Amino acid sequence: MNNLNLDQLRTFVAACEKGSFSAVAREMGRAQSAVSAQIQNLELDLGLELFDRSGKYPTPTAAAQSLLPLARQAIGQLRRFQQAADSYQRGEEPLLRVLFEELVMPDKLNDMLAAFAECFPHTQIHASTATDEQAIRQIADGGADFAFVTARDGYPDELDFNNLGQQRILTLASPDHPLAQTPAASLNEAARHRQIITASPSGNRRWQLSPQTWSSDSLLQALDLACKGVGWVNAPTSWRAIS
Amino acid sequence: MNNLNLDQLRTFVAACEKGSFSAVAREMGRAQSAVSAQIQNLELDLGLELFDRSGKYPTPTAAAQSLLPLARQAIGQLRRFQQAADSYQRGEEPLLRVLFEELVMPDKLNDMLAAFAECFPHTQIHASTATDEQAIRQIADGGADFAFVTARDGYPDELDFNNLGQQRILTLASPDHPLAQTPAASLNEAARHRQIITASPSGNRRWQLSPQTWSSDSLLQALDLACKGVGWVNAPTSWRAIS
DNA sequence: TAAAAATACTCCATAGGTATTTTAT
DNA sequence: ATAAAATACCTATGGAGTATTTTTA
Repeated sequence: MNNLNLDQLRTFVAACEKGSFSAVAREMGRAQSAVSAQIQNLELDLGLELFDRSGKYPTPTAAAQSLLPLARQAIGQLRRFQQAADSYQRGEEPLLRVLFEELVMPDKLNDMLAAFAECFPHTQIHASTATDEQAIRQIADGGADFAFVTARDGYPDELDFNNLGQQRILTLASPDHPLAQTPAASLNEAARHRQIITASPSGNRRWQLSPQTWSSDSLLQALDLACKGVGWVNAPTSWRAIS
Repeated sequence: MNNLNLDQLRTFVAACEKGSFSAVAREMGRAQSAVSAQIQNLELDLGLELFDRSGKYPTPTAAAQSLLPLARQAIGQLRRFQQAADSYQRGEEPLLRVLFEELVMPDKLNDMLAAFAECFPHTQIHASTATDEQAIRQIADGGADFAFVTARDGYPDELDFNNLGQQRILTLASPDHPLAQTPAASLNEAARHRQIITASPSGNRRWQLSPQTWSSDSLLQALDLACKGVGWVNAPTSWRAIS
């Protein structure tokens, strides 16, 4: 039949993930034979063997494994299409839900939002801060539309991501802080002093350099603490003026 | 039925583009009623009116217009999925067809390809130069997998694009050239001298500053011409050593 | 009046379900 | 022996076609 559809792709991805057609059938609330047939049809359509059935459990072939990320991406795109349609259908006023890590390009982000406001004056914006994990989760489950986060090694296939540029991070400490006394302080030296991390306590520690850390999810508070000599902070260049 | 499929999306996009269900039917080699029904089904599925039928020709509603780019993106993603499956099915050895504009990040591109070779030692690479229009066309029709081009204002929705960074462009001229004699030559002054453009003669003139231009599709030739004092050239910083 | 869209109606392919068989652990 | 996948078979649905009607320019 050679007409790809969303269900087929979802079944395929689920089968790769679960490694069992029966389990997929239970999860999706359909008969086992339906899943089996759907996969067989997909294999026929593509002219490829996607699963090795020699064992008790079907195992994805090399072809299936290399197709898997593409399938995930296609599903993500189809879901975005459907979500947009749904929100239109519900008559929602145009709304862009934006998440951002507090460290990330505050100047650039706001420039972009300002430019966006010019182009789409009737679209509301809800912006909130989030850690990158929260952001990615919320995008994945439809709770947000965009997120601005620091680059990481990989993103879920279902999501679209885009590199917007680099930003310079400054390491700041109060003038009274021992680091500020050192003529050319290195990051190694900084690691021997208390670091104030801008992240929730439970968040990951990507930015942790020093063994002794305080953390705050508010960059402003973190900067204030640094001013008071509690420790040093990493902050994007654009906040220099404030601190 | 609420199960999006490729045909449906293609019909929708074609209908938006052609503005006529009959025309779409002719183009796709099916009956007019089939197209009509397919659109009606899509409208039912989404719970949205996609076309205004009050006139002789159906015109896309606001909802349809805002959904259109998302549909195009989904189609692009599904096509990439299918192309990958096809090439697997044909038993082709893994091959990445890369296009690049000669001006674009030669150092970075080669670094990336080198890193890629480490990760995928069995994947062949075919690299060729192309103008950005050629590149985009070839990606769109499946003749290439990736292209490295200078940023432009917009890309077709079907394509995925990603910002890889900025590169510094140097304006170069031979030491004998009048521009080189000027202490602080501006681009305005450069515009009064012959420019050697790195592009095919028929290509667009995005980089044209001066009314008098020569063009070459080979950056090396262009640089050599500049050395001989024919004019000045724009070249990425990384080629400085060679020139 | 010409061309386009909608509608009515028919047909058939197919997706999904139930029940059963085969197979691997 | 158990659980999973494949198979056989049935049914309902929906997609596509033909023919016809309505509508607009």
